[in-house]
Amino acid sequence: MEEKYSKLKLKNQICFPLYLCSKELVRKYTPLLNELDLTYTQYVVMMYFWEKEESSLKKLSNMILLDSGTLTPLLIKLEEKGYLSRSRSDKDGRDLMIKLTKKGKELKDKAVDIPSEITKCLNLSEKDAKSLYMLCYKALFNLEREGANGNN
Amino acid sequence: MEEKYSKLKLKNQICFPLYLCSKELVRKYTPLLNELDLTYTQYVVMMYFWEKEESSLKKLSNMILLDSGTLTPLLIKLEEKGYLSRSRSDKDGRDLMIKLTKKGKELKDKAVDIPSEITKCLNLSEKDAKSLYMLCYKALFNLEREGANGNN
DNA sequence: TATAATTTAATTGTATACAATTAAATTATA
DNA sequence: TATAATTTAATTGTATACAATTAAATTATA
Repeated sequence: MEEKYSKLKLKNQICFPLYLCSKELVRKYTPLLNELDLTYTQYVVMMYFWEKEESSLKKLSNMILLDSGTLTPLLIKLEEKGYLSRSRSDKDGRDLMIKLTKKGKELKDKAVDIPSEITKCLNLSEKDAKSLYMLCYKALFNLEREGANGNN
Repeated sequence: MEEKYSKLKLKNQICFPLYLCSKELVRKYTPLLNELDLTYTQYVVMMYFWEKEESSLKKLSNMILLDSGTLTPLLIKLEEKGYLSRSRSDKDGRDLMIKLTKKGKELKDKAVDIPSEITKCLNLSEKDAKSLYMLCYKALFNLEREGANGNN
């Protein structure tokens, strides 16, 4: 009758290693990002703007799956550091437009070696890294689309 | 020369989908765990004690990779809810011993269907789920053992 | 066109998560 | 054995993360 509880064991839960893996990997970034005066989430936002240069908060929010409650104070910090600028959209006063500054653009060069350092820490084969990547996106796709029960 | 920055793109980063996937999966737990008056991290701790009944904070900390700064206030909350008890070890006054209470043990029955609900949300094939699980543990093992640069 | 509904960012409150420090207890060593 | 070093949990301070609410702006509708 112990079988009833087997799925409750930490060893049988997929979320537990996923949670640990994400958490510990983010932790690996900390000493590298300290030199750029960024946290991991701030780094994600900067990577977004290194590609986009300019975006509304809404588009950013949809892309990185963080809401305004998280992003508003974070963007204010990045503005204070001089990496981004924030202003209302001319077309729609509700929208917040965010732009990469010159200083923010320059930061990109300081970040350029971080990905390979992290890859070194992860130490997965090309094949494993690709599998992990694909499976995370597959799961993510299901989590976002799926209704089932506890959806939005 | 744009090649120089290609690894900085969000699409080429393994940490980004890992982080999103973990975050969104944890978010799926929220409505299910609300009924048990637990957060996800509290649920992880409870799962640990549903298997162990009793443990020191140190052992718990080593197992779930959270430090006392996170666990101390969390354990106090679980004690206040009546699910755990906290007391100093007789053998070593530095150690904190944590025990599952009767009420904590009873909670296990209310949690028994949560894993399958989550599996439904994830919606991965048996093979994919197993792969994701194994790859996370493999990466985690490397992250914890590995020196390289940004280690403890 | 005036009002209702909707959309968007900001705010509020709670709960991690963790680096760094502190304090108490134990162990190792001079 | 007295002191130094170590181990352990707790504390402090900062930064997410998010649900729920609020406020402003825009769009839809009577």
